[in-house]
Amino acid sequence: MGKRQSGPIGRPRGFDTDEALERAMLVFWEHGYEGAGLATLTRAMGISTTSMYAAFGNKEELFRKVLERYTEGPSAYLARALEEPTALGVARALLAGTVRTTTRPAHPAGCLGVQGALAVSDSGQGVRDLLAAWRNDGCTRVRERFQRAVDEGDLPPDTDPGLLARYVTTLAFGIAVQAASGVDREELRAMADAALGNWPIHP
Amino acid sequence: MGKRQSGPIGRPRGFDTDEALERAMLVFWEHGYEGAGLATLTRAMGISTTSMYAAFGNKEELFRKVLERYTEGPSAYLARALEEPTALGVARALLAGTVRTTTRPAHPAGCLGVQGALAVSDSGQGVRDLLAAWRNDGCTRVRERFQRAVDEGDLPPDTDPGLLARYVTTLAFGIAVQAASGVDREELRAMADAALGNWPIHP
DNA sequence: CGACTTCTGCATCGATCGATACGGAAGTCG
DNA sequence: CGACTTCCGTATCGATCGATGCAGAAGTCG
Repeated sequence: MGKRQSGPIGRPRGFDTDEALERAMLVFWEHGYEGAGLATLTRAMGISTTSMYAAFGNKEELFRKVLERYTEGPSAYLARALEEPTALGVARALLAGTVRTTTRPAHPAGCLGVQGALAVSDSGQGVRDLLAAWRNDGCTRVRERFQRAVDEGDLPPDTDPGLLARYVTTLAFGIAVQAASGVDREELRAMADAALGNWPIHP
Repeated sequence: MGKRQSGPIGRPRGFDTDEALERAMLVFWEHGYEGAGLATLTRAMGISTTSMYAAFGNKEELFRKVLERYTEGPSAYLARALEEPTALGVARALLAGTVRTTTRPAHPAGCLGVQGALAVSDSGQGVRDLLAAWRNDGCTRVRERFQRAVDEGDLPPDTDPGLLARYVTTLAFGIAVQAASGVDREELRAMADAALGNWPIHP
């Protein structure tokens, strides 16, 4: 499957897998999983449907690989944010990264993890569940980071890490929807800053 | 088109338009505009495709009428919230209504206005723009209500009504995404309450 | 070079997409 | 009743959906 070190093989692939994945990511990002047809995808990737199936399996597996790439690429701000020294820093970095990524010029507006497959037909529920798990995983990682902040005394002892994580990720998903609606980057940035003006929230 | 008062006509329609719209609304709500096929729609509506086209025009017009019904039905909490006496009451009612509607048992999870057509193919951009306008209109109405609250002294004079409206609607859209991901109603309700713990936010 | 492996372009598969044509059934009038 | 209007069931349209079969081109080995 991957790169052979020195094995005897045949004709090498005529295109760059990484670049093809990048192109496919932009198409899925803009049109969603079901809104992106094979014709549109392969045209953007510069390959034929045959090559796509040989290299990636099928459309759903292509999307799964695209999502991995998205997580380590445009959505990498999440992992970086979790490494901020304070919980407030985490929240700030997370929202700032969300605004930046969902409103980047010359990129599709919004977030692939949100608009990739929110509501789909029966045949797309696998991808729908995949993205729901992706979003919930993000929330879980933020919660665990906030729990650590409580343990370390960075957050008050009466703080509910789950509630706080739900709050921050709800803002992030909401920002993604606003961005997909065409809302300006600066307005979202100002809103995100103001939303963290009182910190932390508590029940 | 509509009801004749006493004119000479032929055979009356054999199904209830309102009930057919209600059924169609549930299908669009669950599967989105493009994820809902004519076969699924008409089966749920209990009519044939011919009857659907005769009564509603085409799929996009059907969706437009469904959206009107959704606005005056499941999403009517917005109009009611705007009539609350205080800006905080407006925000509270809006978020409470969002949580209630997006997590109602025996109903599709999430919000039709959000997941109906966030990312679509080229042929669906008309509906995509329609829903984006629907969301932005909701934000505008909240902003105008908050502006009134500033004028009346209900909100501090240095409050930015647009910022505040963007904050509340971002939370609402985020709640809709969380609900579509399967997040529990009580958790979202607690989060929404806590989010309004510090009020109002300011730049 | 010649055997071998893999990739790729073309054509096409059955299924489904949204949308219609047609004709008979069903109901409302004079 | 009989003329007229509308509705509806069946069958089907061309286009597109995701997914393959096949054969030849292209590259890597001995």
